[in-house]
Amino acid sequence: MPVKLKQLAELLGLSQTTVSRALNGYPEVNAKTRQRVLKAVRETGYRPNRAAQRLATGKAYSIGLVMPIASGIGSDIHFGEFLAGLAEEAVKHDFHFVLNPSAPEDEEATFRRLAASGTVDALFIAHMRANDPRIAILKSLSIPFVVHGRSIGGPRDYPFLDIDNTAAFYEATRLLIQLGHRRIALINGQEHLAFAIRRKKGVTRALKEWGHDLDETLVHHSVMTDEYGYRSMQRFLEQPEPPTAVLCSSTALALGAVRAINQAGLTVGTDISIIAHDDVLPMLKPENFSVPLTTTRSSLRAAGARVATRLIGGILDRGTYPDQELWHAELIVRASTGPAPGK
Amino acid sequence: MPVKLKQLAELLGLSQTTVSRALNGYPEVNAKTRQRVLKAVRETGYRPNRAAQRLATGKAYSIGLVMPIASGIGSDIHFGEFLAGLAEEAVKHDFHFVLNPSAPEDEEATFRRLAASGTVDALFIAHMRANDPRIAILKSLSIPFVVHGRSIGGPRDYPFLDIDNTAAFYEATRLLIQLGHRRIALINGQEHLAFAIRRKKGVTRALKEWGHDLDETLVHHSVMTDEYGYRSMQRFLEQPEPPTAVLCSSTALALGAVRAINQAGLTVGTDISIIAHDDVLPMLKPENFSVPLTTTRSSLRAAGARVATRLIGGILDRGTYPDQELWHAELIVRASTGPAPGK
DNA sequence: AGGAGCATCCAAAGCGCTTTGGGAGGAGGC
DNA sequence: GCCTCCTCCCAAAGCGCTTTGGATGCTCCT
Repeated sequence: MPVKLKQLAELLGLSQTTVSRALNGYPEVNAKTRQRVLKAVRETGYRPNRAAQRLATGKAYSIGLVMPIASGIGSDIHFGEFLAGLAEEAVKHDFHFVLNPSAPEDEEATFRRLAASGTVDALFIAHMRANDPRIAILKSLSIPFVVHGRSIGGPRDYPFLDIDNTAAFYEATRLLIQLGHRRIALINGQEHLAFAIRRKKGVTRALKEWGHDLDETLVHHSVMTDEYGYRSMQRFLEQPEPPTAVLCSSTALALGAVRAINQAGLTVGTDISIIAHDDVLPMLKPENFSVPLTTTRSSLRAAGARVATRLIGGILDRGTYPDQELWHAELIVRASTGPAPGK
Repeated sequence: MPVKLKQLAELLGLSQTTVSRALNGYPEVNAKTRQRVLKAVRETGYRPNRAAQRLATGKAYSIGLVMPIASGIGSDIHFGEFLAGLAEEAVKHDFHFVLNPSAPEDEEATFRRLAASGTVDALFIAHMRANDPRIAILKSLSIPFVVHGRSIGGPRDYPFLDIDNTAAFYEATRLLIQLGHRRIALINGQEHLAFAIRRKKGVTRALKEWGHDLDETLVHHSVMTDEYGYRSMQRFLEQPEPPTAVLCSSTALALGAVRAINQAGLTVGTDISIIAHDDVLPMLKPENFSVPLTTTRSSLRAAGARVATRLIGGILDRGTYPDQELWHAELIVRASTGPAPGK
């Protein structure tokens, strides 16, 4: 049997009230007393009973994730990674998950149910699209939430954590231009996803600033798997005037692209430069590529952890977190980028 | 404010005791009374407060998953799919998840913590290895659990849900042999995983029965991604006497293999036959392959749902489920299999 | 000296459910 | 007719925490 608050209080010769307050950081407790309490907690290994806390406070101490079931996002390699970060953080705080697989047409209902039932204190969504309707729904539902990514268009008055996709791909493109590349291709994520739109924008902007244009035939959108990276690259190489550099929205895509390049008898970094966005997937490290990959890096797992921290922090109202965060992806140069051929 | 038990009882002119008993299926309630109660529940939309139930019963109404963090299993395409099935079922019963990412060396500690803390009523593990030590630990911990897969070696006295991997690959191999194939290759999952060992066993057995041997140079083990499928196939094709048929442990592997075959100027189903195991991933349907794939099929999502059902059923002790289930994978013939060339 | 004002602490009332320990009333046995 | 035994229901006591609404001294001021 675990130690209970009552026993702890008796042990200390204090009331439950005081012990509880000491633990929850209320001011009306003498500093010395609080220290004594904390010491006793350490010694006895006391852990408050979550069920009792839930009942007494009305908080759920759990967070909900609505995971789109369509198009196999669940079996998206990137989703598990994000989830792992989220979970790791949640476990630390003894928070639970309510994972809600939900078809897009049921999403609104799922949100409502979650908000009404009170089974979660806050929820989180991802895979933002342009003008994503979910944000308005969530705002109207008065349940705290954080989105991973940002929508495009519409008011930007909601809590999010995103990486600066535009800047990342802008900077990557600028590097390529500086290296003398002109024909630059983009193998991107699905067209309706916000991050993909922004990355394309970054590329377009950089090209424009240096007086070039993004050739639309050099842009492909698809699910971000190896397979599609390969196909896209292959098609680029078949063009009369193939690109000398390629940007990939994920290392998975890059894997396929590299294969296509090798197959064509070309060398990565010499004949064709590659820069990929690296979500820091443990299974797909850019430094392990036959030619180590230049990347824009931002850890998906860290993002997951951060979202959890913010969500949980908000619920416990401990500490104060920025409502909106835009992480910068570092541009890390490795061997897959080099001067444009003939320069 | 949601309806509470007390209000419901008042409405019905009954005591809370009786209503509670009616809802929880206790026998000492008149059948008519029970019907009245159920009707009132439907009309008022009453839902028992989980926090209160947790406190009163001492049950957690949640299940734990210990997910290995190493080798990027979280970003394994198959994991999310299984999880989705599990989650969908859990949501139906208002159960929570406690997702525990855990490094292999911390796994035992994680199990102990989970079992001791009482934050979960039961847990589930997967990615079984041969002589998997986790089973003994779990048994000693006296916490209900179900494993997805089976260990190899050691007593088989624990609850599991597995597919009959040996039979699946035995039957697939038999089909290939009947079609005249002799040199049969296997692109398998990682060598230490139980399912991979069994699949290889199935292949070996079938070959042996028809008087052939499995050529060890035609067996590759790796993470099951597209990339490795490609590499393996490529190496097979470089052999002086390449295989005329290939078995793949996942459609992802098959995707890569098909690419390597096409690249070599060969035709799937004619020059080389392929059979893959299909976990029914929404993103990778065998019927969408350029040459539709012959597969051994068993839905991973369904398995997840089933594990959840059993776990939850056990906790609520509703209904009774078999302790051990071995699902048969159907062999579905499509166009990727054909007679061995020259036959 | 007599309050006012603060810093600390406590007893007790919930939170919404389950479960224990009866109790009333009718059926059945002798 | 009386007692026993079911059947069906109820009052009340928790489950382990948080929180309200005071108490109790002490210090400080006038």
